[in-house]
Amino acid sequence: MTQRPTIVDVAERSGASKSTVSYVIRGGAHVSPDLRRRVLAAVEELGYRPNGLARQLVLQRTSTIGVVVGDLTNPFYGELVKRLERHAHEAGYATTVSNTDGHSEREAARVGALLEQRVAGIVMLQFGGDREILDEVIGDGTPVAVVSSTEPRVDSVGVDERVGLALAVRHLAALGHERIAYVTSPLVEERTNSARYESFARACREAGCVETAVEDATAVAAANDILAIELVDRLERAGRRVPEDVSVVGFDGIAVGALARIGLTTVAQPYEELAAAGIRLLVDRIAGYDGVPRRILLEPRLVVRATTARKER
Amino acid sequence: MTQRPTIVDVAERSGASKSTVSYVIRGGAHVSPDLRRRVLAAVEELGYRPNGLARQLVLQRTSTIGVVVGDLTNPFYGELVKRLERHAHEAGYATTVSNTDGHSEREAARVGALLEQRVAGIVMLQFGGDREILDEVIGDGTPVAVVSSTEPRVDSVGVDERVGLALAVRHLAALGHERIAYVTSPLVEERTNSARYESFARACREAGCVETAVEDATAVAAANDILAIELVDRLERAGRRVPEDVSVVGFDGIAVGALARIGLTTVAQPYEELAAAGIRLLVDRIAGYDGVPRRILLEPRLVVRATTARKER
DNA sequence: GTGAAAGCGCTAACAT
DNA sequence: ATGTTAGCGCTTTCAC
Repeated sequence: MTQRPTIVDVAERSGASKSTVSYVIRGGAHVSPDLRRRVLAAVEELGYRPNGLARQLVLQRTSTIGVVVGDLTNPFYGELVKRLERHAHEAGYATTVSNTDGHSEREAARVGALLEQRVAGIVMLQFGGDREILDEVIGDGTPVAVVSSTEPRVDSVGVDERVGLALAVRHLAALGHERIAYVTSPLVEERTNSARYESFARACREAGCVETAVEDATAVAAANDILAIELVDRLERAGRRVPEDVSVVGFDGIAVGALARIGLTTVAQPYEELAAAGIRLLVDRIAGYDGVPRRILLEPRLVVRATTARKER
Repeated sequence: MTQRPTIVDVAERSGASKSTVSYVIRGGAHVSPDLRRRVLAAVEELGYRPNGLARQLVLQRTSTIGVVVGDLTNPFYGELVKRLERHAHEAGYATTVSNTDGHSEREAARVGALLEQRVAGIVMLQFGGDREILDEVIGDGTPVAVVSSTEPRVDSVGVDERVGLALAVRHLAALGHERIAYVTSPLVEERTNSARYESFARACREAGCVETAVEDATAVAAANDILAIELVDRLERAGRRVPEDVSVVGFDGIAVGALARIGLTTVAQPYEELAAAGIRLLVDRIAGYDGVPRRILLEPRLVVRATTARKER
């Protein structure tokens, strides 16, 4: 394998200097038509492709945004990552996504790698463990934005969990349910989970309902859709019908929930806005914005489908 | 924002030379204990983090693998990307994933960016359009591996489509079905789709079945699970019961298919092996292996669940 | 054991 | 309009 052509090769071949080649490539206007043509011809003939590493090194800035996600397998995150990638690209940034499987050591390792790569900024979707990783990033000075979770130390965008759970619980209460359970799992991002649980408990009190275990609840609110769907599965395998015996409401609004066979009632998050705002916040910081951490709160929306029904008496 | 510390800062603070600092950081053994301690202390105090860009530039190699996927939203790809990321990491590589939404211009742009970043190699999961992008990558000399599709020009790993569809069709034929349809969509990767369709047609002939339109088929084989699940949905909304009136079999083996409410009969692909083999092939090439393109063919596996049943007479 | 020096491929003043 | 020069932050011979 022969060496890749560099800017010097292009310069020699076209009889121009390195700087002129660099200038032409970056679209500079003040070059004689003839020289420009020769340079472009040489680029073409040599199959020259500028070395991004070298450019970024000298420019002292990169155009890569790191996205760290816990579980790319959850469609909610898949959807978010895909949109983040699109918005980042539109803002002139490429993305590097790291899946951590929720392990904090893996998270630390990946974030460390992003930092060494001098990414322009990082979007955190989920955190494994205790978030100490954030101190490292903040200390490093690399811009960060948290999307779909909360974090007072940095910019973040999320959905109003209080409103979301209130929507869910009031819907259940309106259907006559009084004994409601909240279910979660260790895979749910911790802070998100506690925010949802607290909002749930509060909404329950306000609606005059009581929180119980799944076993003697007539309705349950799940921390997210994946969990809700699995719950329906388990409930039915155990002989309890949904929604006749028990109503189930999820959170997120993932696509499978809309299938007729699933028909999951859920609190949907605005993916597109979440992603757009996340990138906007981050790009702002990258551009040098230096105010206090901002928090964008989006409104979730209740989508009533077939897993919730009036309580049978 | 003050400047990040560089190796020179560490050198000055510890009273060692750049080269020694570099040496210590990379774990060199032949340094006096005292100097090593001072260097490490300076690193610590300064919060020094080596600049990966500079290192890669001088080393003339990067440790990043680009993964290009058409639709991260399809759980099959989400699952694959996640595993590819893990295997790549185990082999010492970080990954940069690009979602193209199936658009060839976007694909070309992303691949071009990967090439400029001088990624060590690229894993292609899906191609938009006519694969001309491959010529660019091949011409560039950057190692490529195709995972879950076929491609004679480069290393690839996939499942034996012929076996897969034969499994599906024979299963249907054994249940008494004679009129079988094949359904696909533009979102299915082209080459994969034609391989599956041809294998389907062939298996039909061999099993003595006849290929028909969905409307008058008693069974249908879908190009992938997502399509199969949507098909069940549409069929049932239109009043045709699955599997009583029509049997449906998918391809891929995505997780939702296993839910009791879905119970999708499908031809499952071995995710883990696919990802492992893909990274193995690529890393081999990166290491300099220079033989003809290799093709690894994995065996798919039929998973019978509830969307297929004996044909009612 | 330690350091000086060259250079990876590029950009950006600063000449001319 | 074009070229010269000085780095960006790091690794790596090669002396000492």
